[in-house]
Amino acid sequence: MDLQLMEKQLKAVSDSNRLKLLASLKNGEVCVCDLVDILQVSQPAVSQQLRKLKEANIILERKKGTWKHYRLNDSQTPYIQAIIDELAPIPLKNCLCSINEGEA
Amino acid sequence: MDLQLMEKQLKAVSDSNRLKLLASLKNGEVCVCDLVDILQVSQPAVSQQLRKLKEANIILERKKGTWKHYRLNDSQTPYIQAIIDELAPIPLKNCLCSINEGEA
DNA sequence: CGGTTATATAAGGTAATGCTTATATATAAA
DNA sequence: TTTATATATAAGCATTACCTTATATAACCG
Repeated sequence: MDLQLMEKQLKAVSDSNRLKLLASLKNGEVCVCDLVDILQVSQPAVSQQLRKLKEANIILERKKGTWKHYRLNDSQTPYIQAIIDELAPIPLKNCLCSINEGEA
Repeated sequence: MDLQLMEKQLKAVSDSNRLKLLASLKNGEVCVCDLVDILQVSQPAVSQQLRKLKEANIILERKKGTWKHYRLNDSQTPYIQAIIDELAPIPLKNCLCSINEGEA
């Protein structure tokens, strides 16, 4: 049990905007452009919050051309997983970045 | 799923001193005097942090003469319970307040 | 190459957090 | 009632957090 890590992860999720980001990722990978819409804050604000979640190892990023896709890390600490489980997924309107994908 | 409540509770636990307080309560009720020893901060600081945990409904208090005993709420939201489960209990030296108790 | 788009970083301001010391409250004890 | 003890509240300060606007980076497109 690493108290430092635990504190860092909990700080990362103890903000309603970042919880909404996690809720938006529950249905899969999302690009930043979608998330700006949801949070109703500026693009840099979203970028900074995503970084905080990434630094806490809660989300992962994947570069796709000009876009960056973010997704939940699939191996979470149990307490972070419990938090994610509690969140109701937030639906997104598909933005351009999700078109022209591998259609997997 | 109440995002407001969730944020409040997560803010309450996203601090290493308050996590230590929770870890100290895992073995049962404790009075404030013990907790000051553990955190190595002033008594008012401990009092303020306990209040934050109490306002988030994570801990409960019981008055016993001049002392006040704090304990974990036994019905936690699942994500707070998961956090508590992760914490290694912190042992306390018994202070005066635990003597002269019901010896239950 | 130059322009456009998606995202990140930098800088700065305001608000929130967590500590401290000083003081208030409440109970107990003399 | 006076004094002592346990805890809470108030006020002030330093640090952190989160937003904004401005700018940088990187990929794509003509």
